[in-house]
Amino acid sequence: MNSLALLKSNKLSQTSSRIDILEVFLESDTGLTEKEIDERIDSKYDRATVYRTLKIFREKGIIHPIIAENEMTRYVLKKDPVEHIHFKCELCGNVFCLTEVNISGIKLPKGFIKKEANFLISGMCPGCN
Amino acid sequence: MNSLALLKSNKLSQTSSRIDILEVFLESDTGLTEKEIDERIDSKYDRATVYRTLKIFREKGIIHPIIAENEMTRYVLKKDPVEHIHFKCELCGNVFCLTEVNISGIKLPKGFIKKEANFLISGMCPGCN
DNA sequence: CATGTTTTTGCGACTTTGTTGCAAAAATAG
DNA sequence: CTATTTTTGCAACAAAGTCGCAAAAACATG
Ligand SMILES: [Mn+2]
Ligand SMILES: [Mn+2]
Ligand SMILES: [Zn+2]
Ligand SMILES: [Zn+2]
Repeated sequence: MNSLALLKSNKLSQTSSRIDILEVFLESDTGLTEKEIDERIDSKYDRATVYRTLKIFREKGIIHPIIAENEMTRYVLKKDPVEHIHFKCELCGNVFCLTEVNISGIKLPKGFIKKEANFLISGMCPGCN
Repeated sequence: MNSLALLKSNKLSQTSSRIDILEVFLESDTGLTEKEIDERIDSKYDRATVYRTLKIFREKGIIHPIIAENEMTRYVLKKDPVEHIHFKCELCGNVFCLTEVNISGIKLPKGFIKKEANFLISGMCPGCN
């Protein structure tokens, strides 16, 4: 996928910060924090700009967040819109989208209405194992 | 359950802050943030003390955390040691431990080793619905 | 229950994450 | 190219959480 086209299809203006940050995501297979993005772009842009970019990418559904304990929010490219579990390796720090794990069997008790779900399992990944 | 006995069985010294904070948990059926605990004890203790108390309660397994997006960590009494889903109502803010929902069907792909899981579903609870 | 030892607390200073208003700069539309 | 709209950098701020240290409280022991 190409960053310029991705911005265009989401009706976002093509500023160099958005292009660069999107390319960081396209080149990474790991969930990234603002800090890690900042490093990869060599602090070329202001922190506020990176945060604002993350926010708008999220609103457009280009990236999605991974919430873990005692950690800043990480973001990954949203490749698959299907709801899925995330796995975070405690050794290498990698975050995996486990789209192959079926979670459709989870049924809520009567009266509970689901809007969003956030499933995170942490442990050791195949690479570190 | 009585707070003094709970502290004793966990080999924690019986200080008034620990007793008071534990009683706040025993009287609440909702997940609580440090701030909310602070309000309920009328800021009787220093913020650092509350944080240190939460940390040690957690290490002892008396409480457990609920991690949600854009929110501070909430804690609830750990009534049931069985792994379960949490449900957070976006209207009333209540957090429910859905121990009746079976999540044993979730199997990780080969090579992934689970250590901890954090499942949070947000939406509307039966009371608000 | 007196006393010495250990643990916990309050205070303050600090770090980190994230947000916001505003003027300057860049992007876009015509 | 020019006018309009959007985005950026800067700086100041807020809120969550941590830490060292001296004072205070809890605990163990006789
Ligand atoms: Mn994912
Ligand atoms: Mn629970
Ligand atoms: Zn790994
Ligand atoms: Zn509710």
